[in-house]
Amino acid sequence: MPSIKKVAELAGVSVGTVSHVITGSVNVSEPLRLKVQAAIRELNYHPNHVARSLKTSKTRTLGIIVPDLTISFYPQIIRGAETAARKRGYSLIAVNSDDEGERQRDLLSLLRSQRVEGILLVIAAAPLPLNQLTRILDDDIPMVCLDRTPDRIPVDSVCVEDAEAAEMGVAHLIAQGARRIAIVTGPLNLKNERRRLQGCTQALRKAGIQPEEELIWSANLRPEDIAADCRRHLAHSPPEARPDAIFCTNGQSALGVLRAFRECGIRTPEDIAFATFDELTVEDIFTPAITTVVQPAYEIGFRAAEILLDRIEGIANHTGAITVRLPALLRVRASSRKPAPSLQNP
Amino acid sequence: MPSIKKVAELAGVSVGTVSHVITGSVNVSEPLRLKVQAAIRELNYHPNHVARSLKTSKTRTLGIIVPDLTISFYPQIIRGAETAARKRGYSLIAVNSDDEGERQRDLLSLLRSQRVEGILLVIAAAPLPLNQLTRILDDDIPMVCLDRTPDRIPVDSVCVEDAEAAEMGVAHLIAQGARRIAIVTGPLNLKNERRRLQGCTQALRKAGIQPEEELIWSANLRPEDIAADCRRHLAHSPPEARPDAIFCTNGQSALGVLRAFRECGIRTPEDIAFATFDELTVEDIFTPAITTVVQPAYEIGFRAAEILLDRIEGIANHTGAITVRLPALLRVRASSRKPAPSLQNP
DNA sequence: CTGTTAGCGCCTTCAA
DNA sequence: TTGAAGGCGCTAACAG
Repeated sequence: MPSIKKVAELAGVSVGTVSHVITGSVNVSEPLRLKVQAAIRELNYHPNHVARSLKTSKTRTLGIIVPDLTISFYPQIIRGAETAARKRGYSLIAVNSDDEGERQRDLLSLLRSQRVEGILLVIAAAPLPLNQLTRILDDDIPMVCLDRTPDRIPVDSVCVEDAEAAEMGVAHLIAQGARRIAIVTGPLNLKNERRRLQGCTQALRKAGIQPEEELIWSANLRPEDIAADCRRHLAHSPPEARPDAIFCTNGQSALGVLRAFRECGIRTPEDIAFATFDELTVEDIFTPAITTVVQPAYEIGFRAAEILLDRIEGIANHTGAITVRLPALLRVRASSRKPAPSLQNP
Repeated sequence: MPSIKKVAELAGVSVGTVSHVITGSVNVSEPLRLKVQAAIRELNYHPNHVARSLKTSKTRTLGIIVPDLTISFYPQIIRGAETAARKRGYSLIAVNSDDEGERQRDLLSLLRSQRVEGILLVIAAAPLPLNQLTRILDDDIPMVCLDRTPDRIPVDSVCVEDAEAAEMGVAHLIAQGARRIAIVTGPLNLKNERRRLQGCTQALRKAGIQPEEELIWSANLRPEDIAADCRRHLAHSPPEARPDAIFCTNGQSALGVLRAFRECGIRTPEDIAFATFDELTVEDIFTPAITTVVQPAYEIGFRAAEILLDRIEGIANHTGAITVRLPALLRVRASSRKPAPSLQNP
């Protein structure tokens, strides 16, 4: 790999001059500039970002930590963030925490060592010591939380309007005639899951339905476990105690529930109506077509990166935490269709 | 951000000693080591990888370029590559080319500037000048191509056994009774698409079926365009000329075809049997359940990264190009089920 | 075992 | 407008 020195030699100028034409910060006369550019092409020279970063203490790189890149919600977020970053000349390093606290700690440490200028974080579901995050903030490394936001730590965040979105989903099920609605949530140590649950119960109350403890099913985020849980709930209850609808507060839960449906021979919407947060599959090619509360994933990533960059470049001098809540969209499909009137409810 | 010097001061030792305890390359006496470690913790010191990289000219970072992170095949590859990389102490930077040649060029240049030690590349579908890649190889930057491999350039590569996998898919459709099988492929300037197409025609010939020009539908990789194409083909042909099965050589094509099916009111397998490369959706929750040739995506990423790392660390002194072809798996589902015998074929 | 120091490649004053 | 030189933080000789 040729260095700036080689370029200078070949062009017959000093390294300073080469640097000037590369950065464009200082005017260089036409003839010298052309000679330098010719030398750059001839050597196939690529400025060493490592050295530049060391000198300027700017890496122009952001980091993003997500639970799992293979869950389709996250690639969309990353795409949004990457687009925003590139638009302003920054690169993005994406890594997976697997929702493990220890791994997240290591990754934060790694990103710090790599001197990323800011961090986008979807905090791991595993309960984690607060200081993991406060240490970042204490050292004045800009950070924006996405999707999930930490309790009690004032930090910039961007996510969907959790409560409103969930309320919209459940209200829709109610409007379709559902009365006994089971709510399937992820771990309730996550604030967004709690807020979504609140939105659900809110919708119930507004409809004059008393939320029942036994119809709130909380679990982890592994579809297999959720499926098992759900099967148990469905098997153990006498048919008349069975919910007539199920709402899931996240896509992983939905996968679990649908798997349980299949294993129990339950059809939706015929036997149980269904709706969930997050698109599970592409478009409307497949059935059952699932009624979905769609989060603006790309937008979440994009906005979060913009805020982060504003912080980095000192544009956002807002002193408190910036909180952005984006609206979700309810996409009504077959899984929540009003069932044909049954004998009990003519 | 504290530097190694601050740590040395606080610990009352020289920077050399601090460096020794960090890298572990030189023995340091117990008491000094403890003092240094205490200072590191107290300052929350994170070694500056940028400076280290400059000094050692090793970034311990790999780059991977994929067409689109939001296509589920690629996150799996990235996961595999990331796992292999981390296992050996490397980080991975993932970027999207959007299948554009120019963007790919910029990204290659960016990765070079960032001094990644090796590159994993899924080449962009856009036809591209050879020298984009040869320049990398000429400068002795290790590179491994995944999924798609370039024509005529000898470079390490890892991908599925394209021809065999495609042949397996089509042979299965034939075994289910299909005779007029349409093949939907992506751009044929991609070698893997060509190989898959060969596999398809191979299967036909082995079954004594003459491949028909009009039943080979090549298109780009945008589902909308493919759907339009497919609608045209289906609409313009008289019912008896209609294929009785369709095989797609990639997931994007399959999405297009299924969308066309829906728009034309065609059911699978009842009206037309169907099978495709690449899983379109999770599990078997949805119908139609699609018969799929499943690529070992994670494994492809993992193996490619391993080969790359072997090259970087000089372990692989194989002089020619290393070529790994992994077998695919045929997952038979409802979409290819043998249709009930019709009147014509009792 | 510990300390000292050169220099990785680049940018940025500062002088000419 | 151009060139010369210091130094970013770190590692790896080398010297003690």
